[in-house]
Formats: sequence, C-alpha cells, structure tokens
Amino acid sequence: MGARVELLEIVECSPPLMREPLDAEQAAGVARVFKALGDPARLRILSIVASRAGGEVCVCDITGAFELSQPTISHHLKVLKEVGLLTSERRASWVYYRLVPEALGELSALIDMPAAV
Amino acid sequence: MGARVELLEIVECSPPLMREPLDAEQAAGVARVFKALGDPARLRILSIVASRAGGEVCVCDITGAFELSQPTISHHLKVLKEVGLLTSERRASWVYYRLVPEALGELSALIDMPAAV
DNA sequence: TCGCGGCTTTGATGTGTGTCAATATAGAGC
DNA sequence: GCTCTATATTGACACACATCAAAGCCGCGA
Repeated sequence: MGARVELLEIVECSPPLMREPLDAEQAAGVARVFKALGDPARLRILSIVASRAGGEVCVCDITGAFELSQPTISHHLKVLKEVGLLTSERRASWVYYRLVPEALGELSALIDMPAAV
Repeated sequence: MGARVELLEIVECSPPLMREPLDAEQAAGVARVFKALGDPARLRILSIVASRAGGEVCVCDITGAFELSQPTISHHLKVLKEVGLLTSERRASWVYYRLVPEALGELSALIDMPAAV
C-alpha cells in the first residue's frame, strides 16, 4: 500500500510540465500513471467508474460492458489501483471500485497550461 | 499528416472522463496519447520542450540531457510528434521541436474534474 | 562536388504487456 | 461441511516496444 502513496506524492510534487523539466525520478513516477491510462480498456473502465453517479461500480457491472474475459478486466483494475487511480472495497460477495479524484486532479494540473501564452 | 489531425479531433470530441463513459473509438484515440506520455524519457523530453522559454528546442539540446543514444531520442520525438503533442521544423542543419499547447490542454480538460464533489 | 555534422531510418534484440484458460480464494447460504 | 457465485491469481503465449549500432539522408561550407 505504501507504494501507491509514494507514487501519488511524486505526481503531486512534480511541477507542471510547462514550468520546468522533470527530473528522472519525477518522470518515472508520473510515467507509471500515464502508462496505466495508455490502454483503451483501462481508459474505458476508468471512465465508467468516474462517470458513475454513485461513485461506485461493481466489477460485474464492468465485465458486462466489455468483450474481454473476466480475468483480463480484473488485471486492468489491478493496474489502475496500483497507480492510485482507483480504490476497491469488498462488501459481501462483491467488490466495488471507486475513483480517487485527487489522482486525476493532480495529473490534470501537471499537464495543464499556466494560461499565459 | 492527416492521422495526427484525426487523433487530436478524437481527444477534443471526447467528453470528460467524469461526464460519461468513453466509447471504444474515443478510448482508443485517447489511449494513444496517454501511451505516448507513459514513458519516462518521453515525459522528460516533453517537459524540456514545454518549459523552454522560446518554445523551441533543437534536438541536440535534448540529446545532451540524456544518456540515451541519439537514435533513441529521435524515436521518442517521433512518437510524441505522431500523437500530436509536438511539431518539428527543419532550419539549416538543425531540427527544432515545438509544443502543441492545444493537445495538452485538451488532454487536461479530458481528465479534469467538474469541480463539483 | 566532396566531405562533414545533425538528424532520421532500418534491423536486430531483449524485455514488457494484454490476453485467455485454468486454478485459487472468499463470502453467502444451505 | 458443501456448493455456488463473484473476484483474483497463475501460467503461457503472441505481440508490442525501448534500445542500440549501423546505414541513410539532408544541408552546408570548402
């Protein structure tokens, strides 16, 4: 679990791309998150979770939206969770995934432009 | 060249992740851009170009900042260019790379949150 | 036109990754 | 305990990718 926290800290502490160059460590941390977003299935999964009204999505809801096998969906969810974009909670037989809004927010701030042209 | 324009259009036309789920085509287009950002070397290259005052960077300036071979740098530049994040222009013996601010802006808007909690 | 410096392309190679089938785990209910 | 359902893990495999050396290309100056 500690690894996820560290990773989020790296993203938080990295300056906007347009402010100053990233050093190697910052780049490595941020790249992990972008790499997680660099797969169509994971992007769709994330958008399903992010746009869900209640904020929570059961794995079975996701599996039904794809033609991918259930283990593959589970793998993608794990990747998104490992980089700190999602959290999961088990309740009864089901596992519910939830967005970590700060993670997306930090990432957005990182690549956003300082308004000045 | 047409391919880059199409890709940028996909990113532009995709709703914010928190608004509604991406369809397969949107996800594929957006994922290409994130995948390009999902490499530490490319992230550093992009931040070097983005943070450069004049907005322009010569390839030789980038090569000096890494321990990677020059062909490898050239490869990463090509990837960033193919997804529409950079443009290049040859002047005399040198090739200058430049950020495409709209691309980063659209991407930022895509993952940004609608302020409401 | 010849060579040279800056950059790109090609070819080869080892490593990473998305996918699935099979198996394992965990909880609920009987 | 046993079984059924929901999810995760493992193992295997094909494919993609980051990297480098070598070769090619393109302006420029001599």
